[in-house]
Parts: sequence; C-alpha cells; structure tokens
Amino acid sequence: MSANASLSERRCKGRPRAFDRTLALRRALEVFWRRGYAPASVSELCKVMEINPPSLYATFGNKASLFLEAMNFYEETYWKEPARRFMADPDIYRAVKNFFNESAQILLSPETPCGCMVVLAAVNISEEETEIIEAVKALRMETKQMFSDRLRRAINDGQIPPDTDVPALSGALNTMLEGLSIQARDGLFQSELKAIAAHAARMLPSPRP
Amino acid sequence: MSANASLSERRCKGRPRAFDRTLALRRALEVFWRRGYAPASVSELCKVMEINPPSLYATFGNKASLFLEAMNFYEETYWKEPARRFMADPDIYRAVKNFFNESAQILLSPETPCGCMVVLAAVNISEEETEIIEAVKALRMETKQMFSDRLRRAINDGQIPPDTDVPALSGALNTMLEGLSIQARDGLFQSELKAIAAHAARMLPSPRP
DNA sequence: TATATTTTTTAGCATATACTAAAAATATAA
DNA sequence: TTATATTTTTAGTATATGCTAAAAAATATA
Repeated sequence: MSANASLSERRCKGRPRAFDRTLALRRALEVFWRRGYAPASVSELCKVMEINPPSLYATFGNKASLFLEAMNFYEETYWKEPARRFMADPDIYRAVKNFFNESAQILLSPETPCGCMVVLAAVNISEEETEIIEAVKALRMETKQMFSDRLRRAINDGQIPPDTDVPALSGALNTMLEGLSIQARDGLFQSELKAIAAHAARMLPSPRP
Repeated sequence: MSANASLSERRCKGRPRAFDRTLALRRALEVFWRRGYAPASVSELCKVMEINPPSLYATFGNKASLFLEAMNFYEETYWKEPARRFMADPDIYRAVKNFFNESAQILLSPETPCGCMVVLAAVNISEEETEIIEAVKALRMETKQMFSDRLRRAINDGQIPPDTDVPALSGALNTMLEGLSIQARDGLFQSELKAIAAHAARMLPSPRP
C-alpha cells in the first residue's frame, strides 16, 4: 500500500506487510498497559492494531510474546532515561527526589494514566504463564537492584552512613515506587501522586552534618 | 448429614444444606486470595468448596457476590483487630511501627503468603465488574482514611507538627502498605518484608524535642 | 508471463468460562 | 401417609477466548 517499510527490514519477495510493525506494537502496548495482560483479548488487540489474528500471530508469535515485546518497548520508551538520570546524579537525595517525581509523571501520563505496566499488567495472571510472570518479576528486581547499587555508591561517597541497611532501604524505595502504581489506578491527581512520591526521599538517612 | 447448622439459621422445611456455609466461604476466600478474582474459576471454587455450581449460586448468588462476601470476611478476620490497635495506641510512632510490622505478618502468613486481597485480587479485572472495582477501592480508601484520622489526632496531641501535610503523608503510608503486597507476591521472606515495612515510620516527621 | 514467496482475508476449531434447567433426594408440616 | 419446600445431582447452554487451516491477493524473481 504505502511506503511504510521499517529501515531494518529490507523489501523481500512475497506480499509486503500492509501495516507498520512498530506502530502496531505501540498500540498493543497501550492496550496491555491500560487493561492488563489477561483482559486484553486477542480480539481487542487486533481491533486496536488494525490487523487480523493471523497477521498478529505471524508477526509476533502469540499473545505472550507480543506482551513481552511490548513490555520491553515500554521500558525503553518510558523508563530508560529516568533510570539513567537517577544513576548519573551525584547527589543521592536529589536523585531520589527527582526519580520519584518523574515516576509520578509517567504513572499518570495523560495518554495512559494507569500506573506501571511492569507492576500491574501481569497481576492475577494464570499460573501457567510462567514466562510472563518471570519476565515482569525480573524487571521489578532490576529496579530494586538499581536502588541498591545507587545507595552503595552513596555510602562510598560518604553521603549516607556506612551502616545503612541497603537491602531494606532499596526494598522500601522499591515498595513505594510499586505502591504508586496502585494509587495511580485509584484515580489520584498527578499533584497528589507527586506529593506522596516526595515522601520516598524521607526514608533516606538524614544527611551527615 | 451432620449437625452443621449455623446458629443463626433455624432448621426449616425442605432438604437441609449438606455443607457448612461459613467453611465454604472461608475456602472460597483462600482461592480468591491466592489466585485473584478473575483466575479463580467457578469450577475451581466449587472443587475447593466441595459443592456443585447450583449450590454455589443458590447460596451465594453469583461469583461476584461470593467474592464480595469473602472479602468482607477477610477484612473482619485479618485486619479488624490490627486496625483497632493502630487507632488505640496513643503513640503515633509506635502505632505506625506496630501496624506495619503486623501487616507484614498478615501479608506473608504461612497459610496464604500472597499479599493483601483488597490490594491485589481485583487488579486487571474486566471493566464491566464495576461493583467489585468500587468495593475494593472503597476498602483501600478506608485504610487511607484511617491513616489520615490517626495523623490528625497526632497533631492534636502535639506529637507531630501542625503543618504536617496529612493527605500526602497518609497517602504515602497507604502507598507503602499497598506496595508491600507486591513484595509479598514476589517471594520475599517475612524478615525482609518486615525490614522494609519498618521504613514506613521513617516518613513520619521527626519527634518534637 | 510464469513461478515462488509471503501476507491477508475468511471462516472457523477446541477449549474454558459463568451460569442454569430439570429431576432426584431429603427434610418438615398437615 | 401425603403434600410441600428446599437442596443436590446431572447434564447441560451460550458465550468468549486463544489460535489456525485454507484460499485469495500481492509482491519479487526466473
């Protein structure tokens, strides 16, 4: 139809794909984000992606692999940069404060005001979907590890006491971050969510004199 | 069969119920708690309750009303007393510390180590189930209100500054509490969960001199 | 033009789900 | 004993879900 070939996909033999793969993935992402994995039916996904089931399965494998690809897309698009800034900021207090403020913004972004996909989309999923369960859990653990790494550096930099309980504190920051997703789902305003998120930094040890 | 008549239900005409209503409700509660509302199929519920679908529907109405009744049972059984103690403790710091410690214990109780039913069971539910969505949300709001009420009393008692941002702080405590459910689902040990939960009290303003 | 290759469209399949009609079973009341 | 009321058992129904076979359509290459 139109010249929508992605750069990395050379035109080849056979009937050309009639839809933009990346755009379709982005639309699938929105459905999974808003509704969660299980309630996002293949039928609804197809409607939103404007393709038929056989195209979905030929292009993305199945519902589960489509979800996994959408989730990676989500991470890259929304969280990569905030996480990079968090690790780059030399001041731990400012880093935490800014990261949680940005997080509140993402969780209640106007297009998709529905919390974090990694936290919420695979809750109450069938126990058989082990691949998805493991994948979202791994991403959550990555975030916790990020907090942990950053706190250890803060200890090395003399910004927080060396006897800080890093596993507990990084776990607590992670708990706040994940809890914010539920608040977002419960319909808080972004101003309220930011005021709450600001309290995360209060769990850090008080600055050394 | 056996004398299992609940005290409040007088024996009447007709074939007597062959199962204990309260026991069946408790078993349904466990299924909803562990698996969530949607993945808990009527078929599985019936198996665990040891009854057939018609008995379930005659006794509890339908899946949704069974869930609502189970959730109220859950609240009464697990959270009523901790909440009462939280409100009764005259010291806000100790109240928060104890409440979050008890919460960690409930969320990872040996029988059902799967977070809070009110927080998790109705995530990713079909949007048509408005009654359930509203009910779980209302219960979450009640907890937040409890935090709010207790903090205002702490202000009146001169335990925390009068300019404390009560909505934000109660929201932050609520966020920690709800976030703990996700940690519980991710398989933390109770010792880890308690160490994390202890950080909630750090968000309170420092005690007045 | 003819052939090979890939995608799209159409029309479904098998399974699981929430729920129920109908009849058999078991109690009380007359 | 007979009639009435309630529950249980059996055997389903209608619908939605994830997924797919088969044929038609659209491109590149020989």
